[in-house]
Amino acid sequence: MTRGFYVTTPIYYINGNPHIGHAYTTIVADVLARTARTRGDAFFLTGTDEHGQKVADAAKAAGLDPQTWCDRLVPKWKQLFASFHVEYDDFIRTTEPRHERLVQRVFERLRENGDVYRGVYEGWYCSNDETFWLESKLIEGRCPNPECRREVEWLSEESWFFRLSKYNQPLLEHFRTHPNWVRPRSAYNEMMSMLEEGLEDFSISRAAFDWGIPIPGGGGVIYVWFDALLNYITALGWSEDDARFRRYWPATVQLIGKEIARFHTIIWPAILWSLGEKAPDLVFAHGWITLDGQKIGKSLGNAVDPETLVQRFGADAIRYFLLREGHFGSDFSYSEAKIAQRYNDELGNDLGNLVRRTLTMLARYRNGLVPQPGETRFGERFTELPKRVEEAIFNLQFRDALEEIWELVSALNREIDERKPWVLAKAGDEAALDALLYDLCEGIRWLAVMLAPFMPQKAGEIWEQLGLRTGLHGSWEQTLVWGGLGAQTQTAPSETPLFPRLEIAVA
RNA sequence: GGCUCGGUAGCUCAGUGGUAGAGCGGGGGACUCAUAAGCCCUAGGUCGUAGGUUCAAAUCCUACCCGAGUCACCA
Repeated sequence: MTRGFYVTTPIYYINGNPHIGHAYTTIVADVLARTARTRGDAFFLTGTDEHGQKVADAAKAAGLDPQTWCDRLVPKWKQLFASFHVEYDDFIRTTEPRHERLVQRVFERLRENGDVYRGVYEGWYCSNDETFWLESKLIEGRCPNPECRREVEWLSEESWFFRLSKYNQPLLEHFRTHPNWVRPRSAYNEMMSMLEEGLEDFSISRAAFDWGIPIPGGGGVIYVWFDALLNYITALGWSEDDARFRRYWPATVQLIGKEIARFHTIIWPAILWSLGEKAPDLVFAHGWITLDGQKIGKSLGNAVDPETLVQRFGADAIRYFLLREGHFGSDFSYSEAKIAQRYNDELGNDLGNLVRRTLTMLARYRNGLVPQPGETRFGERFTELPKRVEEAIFNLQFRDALEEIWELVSALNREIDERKPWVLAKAGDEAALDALLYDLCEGIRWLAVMLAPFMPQKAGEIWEQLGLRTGLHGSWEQTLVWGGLGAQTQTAPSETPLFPRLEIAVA
């Protein structure tokens, strides 16, 4: 059986509203999934992480029980993703029975094989951070977290531990033999040094509160991270739907933010191995979006409501900007002025105007009917382009992919200036005019196909303006053959520009 | 403090041993199909600092300076 393409985002911790960063990771996954679907089977999973003390606290502060709180928040997240034209195949919530049941099963399996064992955890505990601290880490007897600094209390409790130390050597070995399984390099290096320092077993149960998945047989709830990581396999029906599980696991790409690399590249593979399953092919820890260089965060209060951006620029423009602006993996700075500039220059002037000027000329000179192709060799220059774009996408180099696509945008604009259709029309050189107009329409058709994963809605509009109905999401190998656009196709140019120019005062 | 990444033209960045690059901004030009859009020409920057290796370094090594991140939650 051929394996499907499986891409995941982290499941999002819903102790508050979503911000642009959540949208970012999910959009990236969507681009990957959409591209993968043109080639075959793909599965895209996202969801929400709903357990743990902080969710319980947030619910309490809102005067709600945790489940009601979560039920009210989840639609906001789903709405956000819908606003950005994200099409996931599954959305898992960690409070769903299908997840809880399997997490408990995992816990039992590991208890049976000895990787989960009963121990005593003693130490200084900060209830806010749900963390035990070493005495040496405390600052004046208080929690060392600079954003917390609360009093800590001495706790001694029986707890369930995961035998992470047992996987220290296997992990080192795996990292050494799979130097590209954690990307980018900086994340890999960070994790390697952690492995070299040595791993300790850690507690995976909590007794101080009860908002979590009950430990089978009693004794508190399961630590929220242990619960959360398992979503990637519970959603596939691990241990229940073997055919489905084998089809997609191990995951092709697991996208994460760089701050949770430790959980996904050290703890996660250890748990999987303990279950007898494989580690994912690739964990990619991307960088942060910063606001003019400043970290965006709930605590900093500078989080921008993504819906506002959608209203202002349109979802596809934001998708484009997020993938075009930075190198995926590195931090990049965002501002409305930057979005506006790329919007006007690249989407409006380069792409939108290209479509409009082409269709306008076609309407004027050929009544909007696609002419017969000519003897030009224009298309030959781009035979390899789809392959290069696809390669860049699957290599998670989205910026490079878009730059490659823009090579065609530029070439088409240049072609108009060089072949001067208005001159050809006056001179009555019908054959040359036909040939040019065909090249332009066909080039735009290619653009729509390659841009569809990035800007699904706008690509769809281009497709319709070209007078096409189906095939936008088909296999590139079959669709992107130069000459695929049929002569006599009746185009349907839109009254309004694809990306109307934004009149903005650049602050 | 340990570790990681970065410091290249005004701005954002690409470039990992062999004559310094792109986009944007700025300057100049020719055109008119188009969202006053597009096209052509134009950027001469001690490649953070100081040493070292080499026939040759932005590109390798050492030290240092500056910035960001990470080591506890956070896309």
